[in-house]
Amino acid sequence: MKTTNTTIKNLPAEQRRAVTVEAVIELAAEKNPASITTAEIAERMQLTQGALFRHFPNKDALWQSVMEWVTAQLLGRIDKVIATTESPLEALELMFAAHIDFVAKHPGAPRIMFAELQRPDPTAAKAIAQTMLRHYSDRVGKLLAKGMGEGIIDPDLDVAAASVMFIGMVQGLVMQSLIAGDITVMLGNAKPLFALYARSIKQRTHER
Amino acid sequence: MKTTNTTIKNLPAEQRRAVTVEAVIELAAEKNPASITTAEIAERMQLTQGALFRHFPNKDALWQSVMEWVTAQLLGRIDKVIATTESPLEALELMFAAHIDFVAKHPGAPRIMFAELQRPDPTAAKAIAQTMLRHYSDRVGKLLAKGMGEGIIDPDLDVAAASVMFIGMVQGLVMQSLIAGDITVMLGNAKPLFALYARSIKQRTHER
DNA sequence: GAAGATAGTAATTGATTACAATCTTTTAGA
DNA sequence: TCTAAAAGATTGTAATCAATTACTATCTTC
Repeated sequence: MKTTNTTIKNLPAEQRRAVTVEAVIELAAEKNPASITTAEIAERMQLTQGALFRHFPNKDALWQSVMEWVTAQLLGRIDKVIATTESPLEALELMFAAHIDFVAKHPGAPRIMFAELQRPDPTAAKAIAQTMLRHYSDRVGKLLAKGMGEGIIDPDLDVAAASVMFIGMVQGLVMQSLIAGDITVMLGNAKPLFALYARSIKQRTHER
Repeated sequence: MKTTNTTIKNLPAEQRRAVTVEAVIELAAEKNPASITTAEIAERMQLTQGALFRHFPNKDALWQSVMEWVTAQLLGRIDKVIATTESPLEALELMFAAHIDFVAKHPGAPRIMFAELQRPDPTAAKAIAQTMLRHYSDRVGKLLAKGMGEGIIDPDLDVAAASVMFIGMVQGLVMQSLIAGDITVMLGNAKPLFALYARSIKQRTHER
């Protein structure tokens, strides 16, 4: 007889890889992603260091898997909430909220993204990060363009600048939480921050 | 006889420390600050690795000097331009431009800042980064408050959110340049980005 | 319940790290 | 010009890194 396997050992390869990625995301929430060692990752999973290399050919491949996870998670959540509304402005707000919620749940994710983009050599993981952010910008740009077509958003808006500002807001909140040493401050500041953003892109109906 | 010493060797201690800090800033522009080694720093200065420890008791002290340099440079430049105008809105724009200009000249600086804030242990360098950013936020907050008093800036503005947005803009531009792999894109996007910011904080004179 | 396959362990590799001890060269001042 | 102090070179060390090895435990399936 044995109870449901809540233990940690002898997971099938696919599950083990998934658990490994989660462990990395967790560790990245606590320290600089660039200084995460394979020994630390293994320790977090109650595994020996060498066992990691049975599931990943090398450390770079592990980081690649991590980036793929972040990409799938973030873009997945975003596309999900965007689909729930027809209003581009509401979609942007939901998108922002979904992003902040994701980052609050996984503070390591944006740090990994940032650290990966800083790599000088063109690794696979870096390429994934770059295309991910391009997709992200596209989502924002599309919504802004739609809003301009509907007369909700200022037709003279600089879409590129507004996209940078959108991503910048998230980064700004991350930075603020790093200073405060507390992730939850993000959640409280998200709403007024988006209100500010909305003000900067909205059409002025009562302009002279 | 000897010409003016343009060579690299045998600098007086103070100058050597200054050159070392500059070398670190340069290296941080090219790779993740967390993975910069003392050997790399020494190589950049045409010096042996061991010689570094003649001028800094340990690596942490070196990072501390680097943070102090960044703090002095950034806050110095900002305070200089702020003092040139009485208009808080113009001051904010000059402050933003000065920051972007500084970051464009020293792309390693914001990376160092970000990397340092991510350190789990409370090092001296991290503390410097935190207080630096607090001072920065204070500058923005003061200018916003002044503008509100003068009726230029929306009296209902959420100052905290507007400060986060301000820092976020810089971060957003840094991120954009990381995706593009080109620092100069920042300079082109700075102006329209601030225009967007100004729109979100300005008083609406023709509000119903 | 053996057999083959899969997952994990423990020990070790060579490279790289921050840092230190000792020796040599350069500089500045009387 | 001589000398003491400062700056740098050389060599070395203990710790830590990613990765590999030879081996063992566990699961699955017939």
